[in-house]
Amino acid sequence: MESPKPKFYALEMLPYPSGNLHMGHVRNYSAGDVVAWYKRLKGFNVLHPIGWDSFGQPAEDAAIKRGVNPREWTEANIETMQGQLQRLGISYDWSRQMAAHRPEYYKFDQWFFLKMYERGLAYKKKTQVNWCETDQATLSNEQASGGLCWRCGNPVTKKDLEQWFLKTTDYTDQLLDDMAEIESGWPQNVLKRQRDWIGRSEGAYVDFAVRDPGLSRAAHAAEGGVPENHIRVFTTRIDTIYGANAVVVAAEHPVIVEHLSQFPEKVLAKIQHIRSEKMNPTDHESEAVKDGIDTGLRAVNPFSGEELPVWIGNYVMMEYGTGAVMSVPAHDERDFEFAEKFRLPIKAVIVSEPAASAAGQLSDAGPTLANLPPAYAGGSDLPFTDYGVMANSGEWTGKTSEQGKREMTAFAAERGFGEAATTYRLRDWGISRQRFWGSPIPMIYCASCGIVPEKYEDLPVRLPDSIEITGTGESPLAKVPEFVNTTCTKCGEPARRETDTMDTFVDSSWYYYRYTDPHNDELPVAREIANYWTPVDQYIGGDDHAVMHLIYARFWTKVMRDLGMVGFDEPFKRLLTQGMVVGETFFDDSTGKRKYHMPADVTVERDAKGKIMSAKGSDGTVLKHSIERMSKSKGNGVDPDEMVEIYGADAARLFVMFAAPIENELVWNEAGIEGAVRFLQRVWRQVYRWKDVLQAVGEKEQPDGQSSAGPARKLRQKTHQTIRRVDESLNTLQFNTPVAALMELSNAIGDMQVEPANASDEEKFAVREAIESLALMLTPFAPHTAEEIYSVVAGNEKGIIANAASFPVFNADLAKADEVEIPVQVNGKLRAKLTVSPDIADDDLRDAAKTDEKVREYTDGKEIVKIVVVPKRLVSIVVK
RNA sequence: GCCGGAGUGGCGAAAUCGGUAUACGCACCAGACUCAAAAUCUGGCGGGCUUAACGCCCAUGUCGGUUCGAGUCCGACCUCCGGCACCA
Repeated sequence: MESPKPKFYALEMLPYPSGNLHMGHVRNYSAGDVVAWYKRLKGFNVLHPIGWDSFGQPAEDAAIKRGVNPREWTEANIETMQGQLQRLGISYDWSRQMAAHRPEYYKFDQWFFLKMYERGLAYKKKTQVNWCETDQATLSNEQASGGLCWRCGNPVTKKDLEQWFLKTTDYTDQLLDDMAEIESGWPQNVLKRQRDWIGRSEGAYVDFAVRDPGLSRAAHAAEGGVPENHIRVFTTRIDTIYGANAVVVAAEHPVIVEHLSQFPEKVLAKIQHIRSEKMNPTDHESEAVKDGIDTGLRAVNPFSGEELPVWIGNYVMMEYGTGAVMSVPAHDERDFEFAEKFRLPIKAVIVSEPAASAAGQLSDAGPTLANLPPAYAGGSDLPFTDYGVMANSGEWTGKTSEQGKREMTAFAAERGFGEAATTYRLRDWGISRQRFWGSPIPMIYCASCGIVPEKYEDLPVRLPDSIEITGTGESPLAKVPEFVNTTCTKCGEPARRETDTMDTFVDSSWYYYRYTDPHNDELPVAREIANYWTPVDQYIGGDDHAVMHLIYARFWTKVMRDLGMVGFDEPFKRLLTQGMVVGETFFDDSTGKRKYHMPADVTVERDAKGKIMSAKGSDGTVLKHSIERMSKSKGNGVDPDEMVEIYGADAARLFVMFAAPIENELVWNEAGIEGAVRFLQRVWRQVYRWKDVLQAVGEKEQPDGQSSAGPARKLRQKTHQTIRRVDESLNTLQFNTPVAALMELSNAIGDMQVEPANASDEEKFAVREAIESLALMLTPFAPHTAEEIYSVVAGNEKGIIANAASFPVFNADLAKADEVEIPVQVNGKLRAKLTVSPDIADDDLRDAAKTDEKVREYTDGKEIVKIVVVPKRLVSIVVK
């Protein structure tokens, strides 16, 4: 702060301190450093911090498996990785480092939790978790993948647990609508995935009156004609309601629970079956088979008055909409499948537009809209799920789907049996974890006062220093009496602490604010400091965080805004998602589990294109191969330390930026990096060659009487063209092409056939300008080399920043070519190239093209129909 | 299944607004330097045809369209990658 320069906040996603940096990190942080350095050289006051996402499962797993202390393990890893980052020379402000597991940080996780609790944004409810009966432990989704416990291999079940939730759904519309503010700075696919994740869906609620099969219609009427309850369904296609053949509800639906006592044995058994099936985590590989049963209950379609059976269906989710749907098999694929399986009637009520007009004309012999054969959808096979024209739909027949939706929704609202409704896929954020290595949730359970929050002044609720973590049983903290036993903050009586800890996404939802004010022990961040540095100007990270982390961080920012802590809606103005760094892997999966072999031990046969034909392990087993994200356990990892050791940090960084566009997947190829080393060495040799000249020329102005051609002019032209290219590329976050441009500039210096000893003043000046520009533009990619070169150019050791050096300034006159080559096409084919002045007038260019000898070979004796002149670019002649 | 993205040399890739396709690098080949090798430097490097030389034809996944002109725009298809996955 307190800088006259404009601020720029460059941020990269913080790493989990696993113990080792991998190439994905190198790519991410190299890109971030390019941005940070570029902005520094462009005169910005740059904030470029790093920290540690240091709570989470791996530390706890290490504790369970190897008996290490998670805190010590984590701190040691941080130290190692900090060393790796420093060896790479990423320009971080280390004084701002944060680590989620330190009390100074998680104190404010808790602070935020209390603030949210006060505002009704944090609440408790019962929900299901993955549970291993054998280990007596809750499992994350990946620990329960395949339906088996990762540790003991026994089947995983679901268990009801009271859990804390944050009300992300209070912000659903903002999370969706505020995307407009960041539309231009975020990748389209990330925005799209967020939109899909939130899943806004507009439709209507419709109430179906339930008739108890035990009572006759007459009895219902006698009781006042009003059925005692309703099933409310959510539909986006109210226009298809005349085609409903049933109301299908989830097995947990209240109407089922309510009537449980009167269902026959068969129905109860099915309910039991569906529920227990849901207990097993679904295997996403295979699609579940539709299942269900008629409950015997009847519901009345409020539009047609038709009585429909109420079914239980395993495909209806209690968590979405109302947990009940109207089944319209003719116009919904799931309902169609369900109806076919259980032989339910299928009635078409929407026909395609062309079929609708045909039906209208065929009214005598063929189908009419008011009386369609059941399976008719106008030639196309059922289910017909598009919009069309309504048929068999009473008074609505003949209207379009759009009209029908609008008018029928209004009609339902008028009559009091429905209303327009919007539902979302997004749920509230469950943050409870039955784990040790996370931020304790600062709540207290008192026998007389109930759930009571911890006092702000007593934060943080600290994790115990040492603890035995077995990985079994309830939350590990529950077994630590010193932690659990406390007093009620309200009545002072003995009470128990909450023993769940927070999801680690909590830590990463606001860490970028903490960097701006890292030592504040009163507040997470002071408002004025936050408002100076944030929002983040450029965020860079892996696109695997496109949904969860980025939605939670956006949510958190909106909450902070509502708490008066920041003055904006969106935390990240621009987002860049980098592709993964991947490598070849070799494995044996004959046992059902992938057993990876180190590439060094694998014999590979490749075809001419380098594609792998076959691979054999050292013991002769035939291996499968794949391209996967680099990781140590898969054997395709490259250790950044080793790379730095062999090639140097600059070459490693330069190559990672050069090899491919940042958003592409990067298939690791060791050979390429040698090119980066060669380039840096070549530049260094050039500097050394011109060393004496560079220092002699100094800051001297361009000598007078420059010639219009010759090597000096040519080099200056190239220098300024390169400045423009690099500047533009970095502005648009392209990192591979500016490296190519710098290589070209270096080649141009080399191509100048002038000996330093014989160079004219003009040439000396041009070389100095080229080398100085090269050094400065190289800084973001290879800061160490650049600094060294710069010190030669500057004649001092103070460094780029201390010398107040800035990004070279582009001069359009100097960049302009003396002559340009203009292609001439005849009938679309390239026939000649003219060398002309870049300022040539269109008419002159046209004449030059017409009279060109080579062009005339193709035009003589033919009629010129048309000549297209693209100013200063191209001439195209059409002949007949 | 639905939605999105991408297909350019042996490889990673470049190509502003529809205007010289293949920049830059890797790999490879040849030459210089060297007793030799490494390093370095120089040159070559999409395919085909032809010539003493100039040159000509074809090529950006496939097929078609628009245009004086298409890697770029439009339509259909093929392949690969990613996301979602009973969301009513």
